[in-house]
Amino acid sequence: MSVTIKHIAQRAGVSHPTVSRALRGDPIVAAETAARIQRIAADLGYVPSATARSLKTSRSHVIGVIVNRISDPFYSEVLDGIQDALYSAHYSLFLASTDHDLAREKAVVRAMLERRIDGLIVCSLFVTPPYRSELGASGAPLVVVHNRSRDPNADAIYHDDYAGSRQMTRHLIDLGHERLAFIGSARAGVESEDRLAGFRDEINAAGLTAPPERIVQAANGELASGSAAVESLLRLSHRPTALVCFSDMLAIGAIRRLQQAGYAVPADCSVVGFDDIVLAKFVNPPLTTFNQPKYALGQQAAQMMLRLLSAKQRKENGDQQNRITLRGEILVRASSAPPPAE
Amino acid sequence: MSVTIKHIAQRAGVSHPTVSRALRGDPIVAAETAARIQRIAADLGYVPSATARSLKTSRSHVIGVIVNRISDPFYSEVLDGIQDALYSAHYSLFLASTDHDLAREKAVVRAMLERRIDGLIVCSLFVTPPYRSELGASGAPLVVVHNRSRDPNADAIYHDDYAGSRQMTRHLIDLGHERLAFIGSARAGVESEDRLAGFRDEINAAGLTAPPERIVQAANGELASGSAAVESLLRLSHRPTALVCFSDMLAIGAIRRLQQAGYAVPADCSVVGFDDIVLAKFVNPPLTTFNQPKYALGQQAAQMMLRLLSAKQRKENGDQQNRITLRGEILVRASSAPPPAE
DNA sequence: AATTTGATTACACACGTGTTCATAATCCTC
DNA sequence: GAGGATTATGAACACGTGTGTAATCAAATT
Repeated sequence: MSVTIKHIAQRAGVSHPTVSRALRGDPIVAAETAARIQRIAADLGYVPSATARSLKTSRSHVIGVIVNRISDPFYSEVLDGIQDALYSAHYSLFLASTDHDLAREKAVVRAMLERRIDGLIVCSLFVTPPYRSELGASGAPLVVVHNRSRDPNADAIYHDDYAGSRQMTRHLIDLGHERLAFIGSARAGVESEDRLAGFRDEINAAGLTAPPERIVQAANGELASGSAAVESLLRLSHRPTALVCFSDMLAIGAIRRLQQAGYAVPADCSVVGFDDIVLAKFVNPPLTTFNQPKYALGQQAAQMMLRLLSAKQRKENGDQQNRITLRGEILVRASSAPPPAE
Repeated sequence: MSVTIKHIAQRAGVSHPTVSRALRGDPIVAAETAARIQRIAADLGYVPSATARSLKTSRSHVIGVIVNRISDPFYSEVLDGIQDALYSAHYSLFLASTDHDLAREKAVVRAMLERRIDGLIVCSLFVTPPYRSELGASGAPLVVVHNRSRDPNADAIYHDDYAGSRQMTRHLIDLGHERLAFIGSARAGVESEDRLAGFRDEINAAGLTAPPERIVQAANGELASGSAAVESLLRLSHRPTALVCFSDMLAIGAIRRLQQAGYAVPADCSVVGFDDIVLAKFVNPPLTTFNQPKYALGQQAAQMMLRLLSAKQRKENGDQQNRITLRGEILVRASSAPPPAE
């Protein structure tokens, strides 16, 4: 229906292959011929068909991205990073969300394979094996972002939760705190374990201790669970003077409960979170937290994908393991301060 | 490289057209032949090439979606609605963000046209004319979401800000308030005007008045601007007992300032926002606000697009205007209450 | 002047699928 | 039992692009 290189060829009095080469800037066509063809193409409003090109070259220049929920405040920033990096490289982005539904996961991967994506980026905490097997035959590379399944065969981008957690803990120790508590999330699995490990190791490195009664698990990631998790800490004879929370939401819940119980934050007790959700800046007091480089995670994922693709094109042995770990930064706000005088 | 219908044909001892028909469920092929072909296809792990199919049928079953920023808290929920609706209809989604950059806008539209999208959904407050002209020749339908340029030729999904604002105002009047103030946003253009108009009309309908000194404009959408906008209201001899704010962020800023000045919210002054951002539920007091149906906006946009496409396929005169206006719902939380006794 | 060289361009085919038309096989009807 | 109606399949071509090879032509070389 639309204008093709054949139309241009007819108009220019040449054959279509010549038009094809001229438009791709192949130096084999005479400069003046090329210029004339390009002018005609512009006049006719020619828009090349990536579809036909893909069919012939078997490269689509499209990357599939799968996420559980697009509006997820964490992953939507990752998506921004991916999109920007892909745009710079003249790649397009196929997006699909799975809504945590396994059947839908398979369906969207299938749809993407039918579309002949060049590669797939999966942004999800769980599962890689199904993706890998589905993708296997297609030869499309797979990059996972922030995936906690620790698939040793996957190319992956991680955030260094362990180091981040150590840094947060260090911050409180530097302020003078000696009795620190940790509030984890029972639902978060490996992620929570990493942060707890960071907490423990930093405590030990400072010559302090973290007895079991100062390590509690919130039932899930909800604000109310954060409040509930504080209860047992309040009953301790030696109350902690600082709380390291698995997430901002838990931290905010904890602060609420402390304030209701008549304690001032941070005067009586410091509280720090993790993730830097939008909310963190606006609560009272503004929350000291840790900013995961969400945008950079996405950007790096896309760039890793592009590297894999060009390596594949050059037929290098892409067998070397790709695994990048990024570090975020601590954001000191008003919820952390030196401990109260004894 | 991968397995094609020709391979299947060879294996089944038939010709490729027969395979094509069998896999598409064409009843013209014998039932047993079809069954045999389908089994072979499954055995061989056949994945049809949507690329080749698009080339032949000139329908890609892909919808392009353009947004300024994927992580925008408003539009990312719209995207979820679009994605879910498209998924149900077996359509895929091409996503690109423009970052408010005009050159990039053109580039991504161009890329999508090259990919031969069947239709385009634009999620942006501004501009349709450039899109329309770029798209013109391709014949792909255009649907705009929440676009304030009021292009009379565009198929569009809107949220009824006017009705929403009236509803918020009504809520406060019903609580007994008689002196209401409005805090607009100088940057928001038509959107702010609509909400102000709703405020005014509802005030007048109730036999009350809204003198100019009780209508102020915040410099922009930031929290601090909300705080600043309250200043002039505090100096009035008859202070308002309720504030209708253009957005949640402004409302939160206003509440901060009121609390700093020693006023209790809502005991001394009610404050309501608009948009229901994530934050709204967690501030103190939790904010009474208006929930725009973001997900539904996206869903409806996708469904409108699908209707346009099937109308186009049936060659109906798709000339009738498509314009859908959705209404959200008021969320009454703790920041609104009856006015203080005089 | 004949041949070689180099520069351009045309021809033919391929990518994987869908579609139209013709053909072969089967069945029914008189 | 012959002719037509019906059914199932195959052959050929098309979609728009890219690529390898042959062909044309002018200029340069011997």
